[in-house]
Order: sequence, then structure tokens, then C-alpha cells
Amino acid sequence: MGDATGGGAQAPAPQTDKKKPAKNRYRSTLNLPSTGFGMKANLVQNEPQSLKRWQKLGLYQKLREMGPSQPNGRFVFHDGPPYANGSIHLGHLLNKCLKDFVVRTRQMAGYDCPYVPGWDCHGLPIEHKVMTELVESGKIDKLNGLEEDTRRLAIRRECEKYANKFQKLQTGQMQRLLTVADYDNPYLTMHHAYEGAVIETLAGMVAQGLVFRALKPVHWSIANETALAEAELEYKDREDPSVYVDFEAADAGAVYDAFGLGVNAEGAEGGEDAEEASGGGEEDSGSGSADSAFESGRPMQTPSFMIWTTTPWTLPANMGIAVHPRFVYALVRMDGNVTVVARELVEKVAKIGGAEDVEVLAEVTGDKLVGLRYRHAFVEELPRFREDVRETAPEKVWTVLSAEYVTLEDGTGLVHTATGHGADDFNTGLREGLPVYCPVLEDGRYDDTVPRWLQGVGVFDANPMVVKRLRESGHLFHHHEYSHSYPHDWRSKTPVIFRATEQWFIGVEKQTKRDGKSLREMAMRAVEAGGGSVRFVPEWGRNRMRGMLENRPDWCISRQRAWGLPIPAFFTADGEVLLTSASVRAVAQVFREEGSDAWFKNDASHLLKHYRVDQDPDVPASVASSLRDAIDSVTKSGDILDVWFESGSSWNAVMRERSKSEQHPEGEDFPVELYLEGSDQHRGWFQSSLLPGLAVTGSPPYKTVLTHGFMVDRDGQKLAKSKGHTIESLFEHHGADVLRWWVASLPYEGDMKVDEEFFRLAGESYRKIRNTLRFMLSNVESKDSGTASASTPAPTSLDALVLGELDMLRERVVGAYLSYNFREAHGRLYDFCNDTLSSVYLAAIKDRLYCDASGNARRAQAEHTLSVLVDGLCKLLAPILCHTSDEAYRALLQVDQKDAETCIHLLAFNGETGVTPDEGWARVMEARDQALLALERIKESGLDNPLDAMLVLPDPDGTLGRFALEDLADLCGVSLVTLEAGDEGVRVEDLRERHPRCERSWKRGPDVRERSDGGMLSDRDAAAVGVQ
RNA sequence: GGGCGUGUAGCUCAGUUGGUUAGAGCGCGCCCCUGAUAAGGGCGAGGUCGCAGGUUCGAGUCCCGCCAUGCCCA
Repeated sequence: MGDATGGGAQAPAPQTDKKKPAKNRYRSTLNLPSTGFGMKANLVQNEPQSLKRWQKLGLYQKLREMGPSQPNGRFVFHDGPPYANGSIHLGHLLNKCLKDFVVRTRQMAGYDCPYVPGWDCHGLPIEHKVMTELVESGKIDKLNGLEEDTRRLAIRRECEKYANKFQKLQTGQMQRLLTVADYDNPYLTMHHAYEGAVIETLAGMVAQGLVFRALKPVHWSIANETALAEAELEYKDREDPSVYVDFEAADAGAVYDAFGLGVNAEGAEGGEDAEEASGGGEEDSGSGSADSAFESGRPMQTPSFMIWTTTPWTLPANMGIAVHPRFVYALVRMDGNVTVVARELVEKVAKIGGAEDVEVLAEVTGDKLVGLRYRHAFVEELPRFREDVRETAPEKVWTVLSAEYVTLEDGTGLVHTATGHGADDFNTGLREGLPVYCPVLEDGRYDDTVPRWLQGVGVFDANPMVVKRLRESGHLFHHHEYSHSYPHDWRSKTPVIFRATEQWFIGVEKQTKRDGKSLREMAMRAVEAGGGSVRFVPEWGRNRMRGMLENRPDWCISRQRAWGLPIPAFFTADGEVLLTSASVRAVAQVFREEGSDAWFKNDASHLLKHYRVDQDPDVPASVASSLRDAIDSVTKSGDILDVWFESGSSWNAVMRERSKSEQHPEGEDFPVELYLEGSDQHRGWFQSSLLPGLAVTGSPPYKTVLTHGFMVDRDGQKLAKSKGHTIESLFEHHGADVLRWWVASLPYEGDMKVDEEFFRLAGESYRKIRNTLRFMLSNVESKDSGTASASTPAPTSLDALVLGELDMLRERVVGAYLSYNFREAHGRLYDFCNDTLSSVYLAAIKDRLYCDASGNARRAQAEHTLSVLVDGLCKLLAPILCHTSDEAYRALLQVDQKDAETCIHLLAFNGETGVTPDEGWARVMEARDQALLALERIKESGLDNPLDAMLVLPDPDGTLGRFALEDLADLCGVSLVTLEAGDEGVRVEDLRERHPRCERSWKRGPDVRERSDGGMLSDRDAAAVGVQ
């Protein structure tokens, strides 16, 4: 076994080996395949060499030089910037391969396809990591001693180093993936010119009147003391106290009136009267605990409104209680307390609280409760609300409100509303005029507007304190620990809170100055079906985008961090704001010249050196005078921009910018042809690009949005990051071409299962392609085909058949490529190699390749066809198997190893071969199928080698008669074929007794006989050997 | 809880506007070849189309509900 090849020198040669030469006495007269194109790919060693060769060639640059002469013009794909953090993973692998497929297929289809790769460099993930390292190395204390701007500059220096490091690492990995892009000249969001262009984009939005500052609850990370974008949250399970709290009615009579209970039911409207009545009622309830006590048909107790919350710490900020206007609410007595709960939830609530004695006293719809007042459970007096830009109605605090979002899923059907701590709450408060009250500071501790016992306490520490307090004061109906999905800061993994803060926003409902349409209107129009200008692949991406645009809130673009682009706003000593289109542009110019570090190094007079306040029509007069009189008193904003705004400006910072520098007419590359990212980017980059694009230019930044799904494990579950295959190990075990071949096979629209075994399977599939190429190469390279030159093959020749199939393949594969259906292309290429080539054509022509004499026209024709096939197939494979296709192509042309100039990636897909196969081929292949079945069946009778058989094929309409019988025999793998006019079905005849077997070709036939050299040979083989 | 997807042989996937017996590759089984040989070829067995209803002469395909799962959001 193992020593059959290696041990030959020592061990005596086995007898069987000695016999071989006799059996193969004509072997040396054959034209057997041989090639330097190895069966083993050695991708791990050889791919880096291809990469070097392409770099020496300057492949990307060469392609750009060819650009202007491409027949189909420009096709601009715009790369979404991955975050410059960590190693690339399977998601990047998928994403980058798909992008590379797009660019390479378009390029080879005759388009000019620049591909500028980008990296997202600013932002919290890097800053967080850097801060962590600074803490671990102990350098943080030194930093914290610095003045704020200096401190930030120091952090930013570290962040920049970090981003550069990973941008380089990822570049190397992407190159190792064999993607072709302008890696020498990428865009980084921290480049000065990029920064300037982002701020100019912001200026465009300011000019449209879309940017404003407001108090608004945002997701707030206590750990990082910053507002977070939706994209910076992750939802994890968390245990919180679930509390059911009774808020006593301020006016018991009014509540009983609302429920139609007792004497005053008719005249329930009398507010003044009711208030007095309630005063008495409360005192009564304090002393009398008899649950049967009624007075005039009403309970003696003061009724309560029962709310449910899992964030007791927000209770100090309670501003109202929301009910659904159409739900039915019950006035219910539970173990002596009288309270209000949604009717449908009475039983559930009673059970949870363990109430034994439950009695519904009355029912009424929610709208009847609206306007009733209540008393806060532990806050005695309203705090003094800070003055606000919004008009508020503090007198409405602590009343029952109406809200449609109230559900009966959980809780009591009455919703605790804290305008400073929830989005729904905020919106309700906005509608009702409630103040936005947020007594929580940046570090998560209460300020001094809350009751004394809570002041300075952290909110999560406050939870048990609040619960305890409520229990002691008798307001707590029930409390238990509750596990639920809760948003966490994706970096620090700590729970976030909703906290109202002053932030910068881009308003999606605000009217643009251009035509009065809001961003939401413009966006919805851009992505609407039919008239919308944006195409979605797959089409359902449109609905997904629309759904998100329909209800997306205003875009909070400010962050309280160091590693990012400053929001170029200034404040006068009076607290007035300077943020006009012209002032922003002026700062943008400074950033272009000096980078955004300039913000932290300089004061207003330098940052505004390009600003002409007298020429700015938008600046408020008082701000203008402050600037003129005392520019030194003007302070800089401490906020930075949401990184999504930076990447969302890339259409401006990269595509328009480059159009200018490459001296294309302005705007030629805008909007770009294609954005291609994971489906999570419907809310991310697709939107963060769409909104600024629309605001600034009036049109969407892209014509087509293509999305792909995500990798899941073999059971369809979310991929655990920890057990992820590292890119390095994938390269090491499989090679880039195999990985690319695998990506091409994926139905990327949905979830894709990934498993080590799938890479192995892709490797096997790859090997079949490689072997097919190898076999063809091994038969064209021999080049002893003499002088016979190939002509256009006859329509009935095997060559016409296969070349016709090649044309069809090319049409379908290129069609699939251009419609981004790489999977279909992959499948068709694979099937072509296995079926059309390996099983049919290559099997059929072996005899003529091996046995026909050198110079034989039939053989020369086949050899020529092989070169056409390799050439055409390599080009079709090139966008996917970029190493292997180039390797095979170079083998075909027998290019010297040192030659870097010859490269398949500089070429285009071929045109048609010009060959038209005979229409009868379909009938031939049908006959072949039947013949193979017949041959299979005859095996049972002992005739199991098809070369021992003759086929009698029925040919009722004479179609088969047009074809060479030898070709038909080769196609079916038999020695002889005859035709008969009838329609009896295929017959198989045994030739073993009838004709001897040719020792050279192994075929049986009537012309096989003993020749002058003593061998049994057919006429063809005798002539080839040169014997009589 | 909401929006958008996905669920078809053991595995990975095709299944056009509803219409014969639901296809392919891999794997598996049997066989051939040993001049593509750590290759190549032939044949075959595998499916209650996630579950449950409905529309229809007819449903993998259309409608409703449920279950599982992915992304995004609450």
C-alpha cells in the first residue's frame, strides 16, 4: 500500500508490475495527458504568490487605466466602512466576497468598476477599548489630571493608533481573501478631508433647517456617561423588581363619580365640589379600615390607581398615569383596598398579589378616567421644573392621561408615565404639555430635586429603597423579581437607562427649506414601490426599509465622548447657540486643513477664522454681537457626532470627493449604483446615508440597495462569537478560493448556515472544478498535434455540441452575475464541469485524444476545442476563483512564472463562439440517456464493460443518421453503434464473441486484427503506430 | 410585543403567473473503469413540502392561525 511507490528500490518488484508492460505495450504510442497544473491546489502556499504577482502587476491600477475604454461605462459600487476594530470574521468574509464578486463580474462584463474600500474609525467601541487599556495600564489617572481638551487629545491619539492598527490588519486579511480594491488608497473616516466633508454634510442639513437642540430622553449609558444610538444597544435578559403600586386618588369623589357609584353620580362634573368631598374621604379612610364600610353607596376608602413598573427608580419622576381610552377599567376591592385596574387584568393582578377577597365594584371605559387627579406615592411637592424651550403645563402633572400604546399584556392596564425616562412617556408628555422631568444626573445618581432620602443615590441602588418605602407606606400592592429583556450598552454590557438630556437632533418631521417636505416624506417617496427611485435586492428590503422609516424617531446625532467629530456649535456667554450653515462650513474648512484635533487645540477665534459673521444671514443678531465684541468668551460644544452620521456622509466624503479629484464631471458618481451590506443596515448605514443624502442633495445616494443575511450555526441558531472560526485558520485550512467558492454557493438573501464541514464540502466541490480544468489542460498542452489546424466545427460534431453549451453557459452565468445571483452562476459552472464536460464531452473525446495520430484533424479539432473551453471557463470562473482561474489560464498560455503581465483579471468575458450546434443534439442526448439505462440493465447478464458492447439505436425519423456513428459510440462509451429505422427501443449487443479487442484503443470492431508487429489493432490504431 | 425574512429528501438548496409522477448537488447503496487514478463514469434508494384550518375542480405555491428560527425595533 504505502510503499507501492516509495519502496520500489528495495523491495523486489511484485509480479503484477512486470506484466504491465505487456498489457500496455502500446501505451507509449498514445498521446496521454500530462500537465504541470497540479491536481493538488496547494492554495495556502500558492495564493500568496498570485497576490504578489498581481501586486507587482498593479492590478487595481491597471484596471483603472483600462476604465475609460470599457464599453459599458462606469459602475460605481460604494463600500460601506467596516469598523476598524478587531480581526475580520465570517460576516466580513461573506460581505467582502460578495462585494468582490460584484466588482469583478461587472468589470469583466465591460464596466469600469472602481472599488474604494473604507473604514469607520471613530466611535465608542474604539474609545471604550482604549479607555479600558488606559485603566489597565494605570495611565488613566495621569490623563484625568489634565485639562479637558488636553485629556481628550491624549485619548484621541491613542484611539487613532488603535484604528490604524486594525485598519492595517483588516486590509491584510481582505487582501488575503483575494479581493481587488484600492487598498493603497482607502477612505478612513478620520482622514482630514473626510472629516471636512462630513461637517459640510452637516452644514447642508443645518441649511435645510433640520438640526435642532432639545431635551429628550435618550438611551443613556451610565458606565460611559453618554447617550447611545440604537445601534449601540444590545438586549439581554435582566432581573428587575416588578412592582404594583397604588397611587391614591386626589379626589375620591371624582373617581366614584367617574365609575357612576353613589349619590353624586349624576353630577360628577362638579370639580370644586368633588375636591372638597375627597378631602373628607381621605381622612375617613385613614381611620376606618372596615372593608364593608359604605357611605351613600360608596366605599369609605380613598380609591387608588394601580400601576405596574419594572423600573421603580423612575417613580420619583412620575408625571402621569396613562390609560387606554377604549379599554374597560374596573373599580375593584382587593382585601380591603379599593383600586382601579383594567377589567381584563383583575384576576391576573389579584392572583399575582395573592389577594383573596376580590370584588369588582364598578366598570367604566378608560376615557372616563382621563383627567382624574392622583397623589404621588412619596413625592410631596412638585419640583421646580427647569425652564424649557417647550411650553409646558405643570398643573397637569399627576393626572390620568389617555394613550393608545397601553396594552393588556402585562401590568395593570394603567401605565406609569415618566416623561424624562421613556420614549412613549415623552411623546405622551409632549402631547399633553407635561414637563420633561429627569432628576437623574449623568452618573446615574439622583439630583437634589427628589425626596431627601433618594438624593445622590444611584438609580439601580434606589430600586430596593423605593420598594421598601412603598411597602412601608402601604402603597405597594405587590413586589417580585422579574426577568425581562432589557437594553444594555453594547460595549460595557451594563444596563442603560432612559434619561432626558440636551441633545442635537436631526428632525425627520421638520420641513426642509428646499421644498417644505420632511425628511420622512422624502425618504418614503424614494423607497416607495413603483415610483421610488431606489431598487432593492431582494425586493422585500423595500418594505423593511419603509417600515423603519415610517416610525423612526428624530435622529439623535450627539454623543458625549472624545473620539469623534465635534459638533461645531458654539455658545455665547448668555447661552445662545451659534450653529449656522456658514459657521459650520467655516469649521469644516479648518478640519480639512488641520483635522478635527483642531477643535480641541484651539479656541473659537481660530476655529472660526474662515467665518464672516457679517455675511451670515442666518446668525441671530445677539449672537453676532457676542462674536464681534468678545469672541474669546464664546465656548465650544463638548459634543461629538454620532459615528453613523460620519459613515452616512460617505457618499459625499468619498464618492463626490473622488469624482472631483479624478476630474470626472461633478456628480457623475452620485448617486452611486450600489450599496451592499447586511440586512441590519436597513436601520444603520442605508438609513444614515439616505437621510443626509436626501437632505443635502434632494436625491438618495444610491440606486440599488442589496442586502445579505447572517451566518447561523448548523442548527440555525445565532452564531456564538466565542466559537467562531478565525479567519486565519480558515485561510490555513482551506485557502481563499475555496472560501470564495463557498460564499458563491450561498443563498445570501436569508440566513446562511455555516459549519466547518461546509468548508470541507466546498473544498471537494472546488476540487472537481480543478480536476476538470486539469484534465483539459493536460490534453491541450501536449502540443504534438502536428500541423492540422482547427476549422469551424461541423454542427453535428462533438465540438459543436460542447461549444454550443459553452455559449449557453456563458449567457446564463453572466446573466446570473449581473443580477447578483452568484449562487445560480456557481451551480451552473459546477454542473457544466461535471455534466457537460466530465461526463459527456471529455469522456467522449478521450479516444481520439489518446489514440488518433498526431496531425489527425479530428484530434486537432478536439484539442482546439479544449483550449476554447479552458479559456472561456476560466474567465467565467475568474470572479469567484480568482487564484485558480489565473493559474489555469496561465497554464493554458504556458506563461513563464516570472511573467506578471499576463493576468486573466485584466480580461473580459468572451463573446459567442460562433458555433451553431445541430438541432438534433437534443435527440442524441435523449438516445444517450436511454442507452446508458440499457447498458446498466445488461450488466446483470454479465456484460458489464460498455466497450464490449454495441448499441443498436432506434432512429425512426433519421435524426441520428446525421451524426457520425463513431461520435455516438464515444458519447455512450461503447465500441460500436448502429442505427435502425424502427422504434423498438435501445438494444445492446455483446461483441465479445464477435470482434476482438484492439490492444491500443481497447475498442472492439470488425477491423481489429493481428498486425505485422503481432498486436491486435484496428485500422486507425495500426496506422497511428505505423504497422500494417 | 411589533416590522421584515426563513422553514421542501440525512445535509445544502431549486421550485416561474396555483396544473401530470415535487427537482438538483452532496452523502448513502450497488456497479463500471484503472490511459483524469489521493481521479473518472453509470444506475438506484431517499420527501405527510414546519403544524392546523380555509379558498379552489386542483395548493409546496394563495388566505388565516399556530410553532420554530434570524435580523431590526419596543
